[in-house]
Amino acid sequence: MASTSGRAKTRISLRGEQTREQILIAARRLFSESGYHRTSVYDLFERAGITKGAFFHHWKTKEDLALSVWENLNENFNEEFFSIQAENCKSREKIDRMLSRISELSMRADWPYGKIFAIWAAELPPEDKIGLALKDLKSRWLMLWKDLISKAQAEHDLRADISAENLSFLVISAICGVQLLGKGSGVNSKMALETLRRAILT
Amino acid sequence: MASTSGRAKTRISLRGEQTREQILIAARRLFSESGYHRTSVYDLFERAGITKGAFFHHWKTKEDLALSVWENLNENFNEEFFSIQAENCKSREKIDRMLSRISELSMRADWPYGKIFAIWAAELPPEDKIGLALKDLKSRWLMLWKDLISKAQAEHDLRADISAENLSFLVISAICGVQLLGKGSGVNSKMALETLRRAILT
DNA sequence: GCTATTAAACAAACCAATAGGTTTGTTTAA
DNA sequence: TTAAACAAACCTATTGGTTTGTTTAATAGC
Repeated sequence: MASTSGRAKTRISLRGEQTREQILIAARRLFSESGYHRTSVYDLFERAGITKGAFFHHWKTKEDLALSVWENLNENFNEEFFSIQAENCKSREKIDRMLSRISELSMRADWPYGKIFAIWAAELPPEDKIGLALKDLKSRWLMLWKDLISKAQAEHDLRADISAENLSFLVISAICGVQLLGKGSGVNSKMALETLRRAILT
Repeated sequence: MASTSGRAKTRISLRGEQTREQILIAARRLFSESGYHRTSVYDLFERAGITKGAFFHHWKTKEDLALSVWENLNENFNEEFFSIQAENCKSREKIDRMLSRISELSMRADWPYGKIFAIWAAELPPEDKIGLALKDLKSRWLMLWKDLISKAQAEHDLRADISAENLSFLVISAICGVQLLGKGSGVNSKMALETLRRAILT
């Protein structure tokens, strides 16, 4: 119980934690640039400046690494977005803020989350571990939007002639699509989502 | 010049043309289901009921096959959509019809074009042959939408408070995103795009 | 119209590169 | 002194692609 980290029993060194972090950083970049298949573990060794032995000491498989990357990114993302839902303000404002924030993030080249989600959702089978993890986020994300939209409609702050279900699906699709087509020019992504926000809210 | 087909000189048999078609059909399905990397040429042999020799007789590489598949799909698609632009009716109506049509197609499981575009755009490097082909369509498609939207705005048939450039990027992103997230349930895709149409036009 | 010829169409064995992953051995540090 | 952390050689399945050989069918010459 003396361990500072969450892991029990095992002895963990600072050095180990550092290289682990290095690998995660490199993996994040490579995966968001090239997706899963086109990122070989060799690319990773090179980018992270480590050897095969080091990598397979920390992870059992490439897939496990990918899951780690995903969990890692998920933490921040969930924390930020699912907390908005609980806040004490009008639903319309929540929608506004969420879209603004996503739009902002989509512009940043150092925000791998969206790209990784989109690429992996495209190239990986939905039924294996990673696919299921993505599917999980998708459905939770879908519920979140549906909830906000229908509440905003109930508050007469949003046009009610569009089904919350369909609109929420459109929103997440647009967000996802922007990640793919905006590769390279983050500004396009940002402006497209900004447009979505205006189209919905005004 | 006596040849009935377009190809010059070479002798082409009916049998050859048939297996070529079989392979293309199988490839279309596999690529739209699993993308490029996860579709091995072996899967293809099995699905098309042919052997390695037969395949490599008709195409030099897997990439060449993919390009054939793409060209093949492109023909119909271009013919249908780029002809709408030239028609003699209001731009707003053209937009309406295009979105309706895409929405319709997105629902159909036997329409591989959208899925293939989205998946390949995600998993393949933008700089090689296939990537360039996709990029080409993207930019022409983008121009088409921008043209229609700005004309509709000029005709006072569409809200002018949104930039045609940004809206067109949003539209194609949404269309693309729907292909990815709608895998499985075509109805969701259809309804989301139907929603987009309503959101823009009303 | 029949046959010889030739190229297309296919089959199947073979090959090399790459990928992910394991094993074995060495260093570092609690 | 012991286990974590790493290095490096090794292993094997799969993949895309080639080669070599066989079948099929269109056509030229008689």
